[in-house]
Amino acid sequence: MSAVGSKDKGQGAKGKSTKAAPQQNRVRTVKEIAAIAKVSVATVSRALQRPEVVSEATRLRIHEVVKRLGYTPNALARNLRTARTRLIVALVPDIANPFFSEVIRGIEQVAHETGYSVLLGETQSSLVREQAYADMVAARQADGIITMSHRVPTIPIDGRLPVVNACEYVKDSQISSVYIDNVVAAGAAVDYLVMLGHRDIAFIAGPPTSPICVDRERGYQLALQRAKIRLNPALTAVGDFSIEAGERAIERLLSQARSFSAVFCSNDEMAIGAMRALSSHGLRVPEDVSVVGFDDIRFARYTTPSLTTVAQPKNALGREAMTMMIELLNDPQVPPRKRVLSADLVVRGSTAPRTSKRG
Amino acid sequence: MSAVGSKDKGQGAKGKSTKAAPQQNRVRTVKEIAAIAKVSVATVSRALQRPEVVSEATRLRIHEVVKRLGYTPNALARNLRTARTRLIVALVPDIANPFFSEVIRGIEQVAHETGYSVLLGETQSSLVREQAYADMVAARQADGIITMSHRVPTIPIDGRLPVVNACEYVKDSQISSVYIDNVVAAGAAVDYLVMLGHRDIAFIAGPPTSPICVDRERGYQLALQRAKIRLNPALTAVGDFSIEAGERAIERLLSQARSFSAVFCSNDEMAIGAMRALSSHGLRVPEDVSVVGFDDIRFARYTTPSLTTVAQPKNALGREAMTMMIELLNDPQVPPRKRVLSADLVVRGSTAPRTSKRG
DNA sequence: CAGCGCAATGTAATGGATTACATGAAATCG
DNA sequence: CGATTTCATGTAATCCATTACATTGCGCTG
Repeated sequence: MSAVGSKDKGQGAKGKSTKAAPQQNRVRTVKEIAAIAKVSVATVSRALQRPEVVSEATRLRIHEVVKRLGYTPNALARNLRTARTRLIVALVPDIANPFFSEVIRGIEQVAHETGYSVLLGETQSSLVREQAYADMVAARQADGIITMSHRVPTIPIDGRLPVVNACEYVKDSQISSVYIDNVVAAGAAVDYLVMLGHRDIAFIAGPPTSPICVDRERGYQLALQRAKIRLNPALTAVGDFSIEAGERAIERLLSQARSFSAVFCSNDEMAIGAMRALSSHGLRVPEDVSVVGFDDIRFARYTTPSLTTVAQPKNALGREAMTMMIELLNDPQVPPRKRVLSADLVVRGSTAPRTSKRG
Repeated sequence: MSAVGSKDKGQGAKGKSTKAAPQQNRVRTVKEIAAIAKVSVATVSRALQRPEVVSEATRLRIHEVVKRLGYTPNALARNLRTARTRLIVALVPDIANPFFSEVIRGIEQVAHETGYSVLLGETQSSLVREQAYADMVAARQADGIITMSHRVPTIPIDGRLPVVNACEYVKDSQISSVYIDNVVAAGAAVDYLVMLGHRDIAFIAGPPTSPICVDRERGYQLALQRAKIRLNPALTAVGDFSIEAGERAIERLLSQARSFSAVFCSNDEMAIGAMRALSSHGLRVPEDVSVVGFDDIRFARYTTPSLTTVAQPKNALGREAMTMMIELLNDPQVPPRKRVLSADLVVRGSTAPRTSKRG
């Protein structure tokens, strides 16, 4: 199923004959610009950094030279001197997960408003890779890290970590974090299923290493308690957030123990997998089984039926994370904060009142 | 529908009293390490860069100090001196589009095999943002750019641009590029629809600014020609690659002129939108209308019905792009290459032989 | 007109690592 | 044993921009 044939349109091998090329377009330095504009390097630097302190005549002359020669100051030298990069790295476990893209948008919005740039690092939930990106901060290539993982890398700089945790959080950590109240949000989703008359409600959990997954499970359990439904362990399956995991979870649930008339999934991708697996077993959604997801990714609206899910305030999560990061960078003394946003259940087509046919 | 309530768990404002904190954990420099290990800075640097040239005793001693004090060399200083960062920036128009994530995986695989790091920049197809990221190369913060856009930013360094174009390409440009043969791939998709008996085949085009979109349209038109089907302009609609654009395109097509029994979409997200719009008009896929997408994103398999689509060799595209980048960085004299991979049609459930009921 | 202040610019120190070259000591050779 | 490598390490130049401090020249005041 992967690509096989391929052709190569190499455009003629000119060989190494042109090795000592004319190099008309060399890299420029302040010195050169200064020499050509007949000023000192300090004046060039000032003309670019704080134009108001340079006389108009010289300023114009310097800018002309800069433009003509296409000079861009070496950011390494500048950052080395000023000890800041105005760059922050956002760590995403999986860029393929559409949930994160919206969060990142929020981060970037605030970043641009405040003159920062954002670069993304995909970690695939690997500790090694998280640490590798975090080391960029230790190595002064970036000012801070916003991580969307439940682990927080160690970057001991001045005893303070310029790290913000978004969407996830670490228990008992001293890290500023933004996330939603997952217990309440999950509870609301299950309450809704209960309200529709469901009593045998299955749960597809996420990786238990992540506190927010534990919270979602807890929310599920508390909602059952509220409804005086005895928790049936056979109705809980664990997945890793992937579509495939959702499918497998349903296989397991169906092959086990009692039947169920609703499933609550810890994220939308597993819900998509669940719907898929249910229908391939001849079960209709929502007539036979109601399905609820979590996150409200872009595709949730476009599944068949469209997915009822818990909408996280993705943009707000990102914006808040970046805002906290800026606070932290401006004053490393500010104590870490935890900000808890709320999420809303979005009811779509994958949920329906329980029918007596199954259950 | 967005988050409203929120609480703030600020953990007690300790105030600025601890302003002159002990700073036990200051940032270290080679100098300090050298002093503590009782060697020169050169030896410290060597112990870290080329351990084999340092005697075992001193090497161990230095490493012990480095580890104990948690020293990380300042990458800015190093990169300034060595004039390379071993960092490349991958520019993605839209990280929310799952197509790119697989390509990026490919890029990262090769990058890690060769000791490079990859950071991602989302451009939202904005020229300004593309240029801003490209300037990082001019400013020496990154060694090169892999762009997945149909525009190529200008970075005149030594008269050479360390830029590789992946998935897209620019006509007549001197930029190394990897992409698939979109004319052939699109043609194969339409040939398949013809083979199923379809003759009224609609087309949802992508933004005509992108050469690959023009190619896909050309592939569609050539396939019709081969089948001796007269091109009907009323059966072509243009979209911007979003799900919503796919929906709107179907609205337009349905409201216009003749009917059709198949739609070929320039990407999967528009195909998802198209399926959605068709079924909300009471048209069944594939019984009434067959739908074909392009890209084979992860969700294509999980739509209802699952989507027939042209599978791009996403991983290979990424790997090849990064491989070219490394070639370019190792020898700026190598002439630009265009590498054309091939794509395969993946037949799933959204296509069926034409029935006589509609058409 | 001396003296002061201010504006504009220049000189040189600085940031933190790498590395060419220099040096000294030990090992090898004839 | 003296000469020549070889090995380990040190000294200092270098990468390039920023910026504290120094200098110059001018206008204004008393």
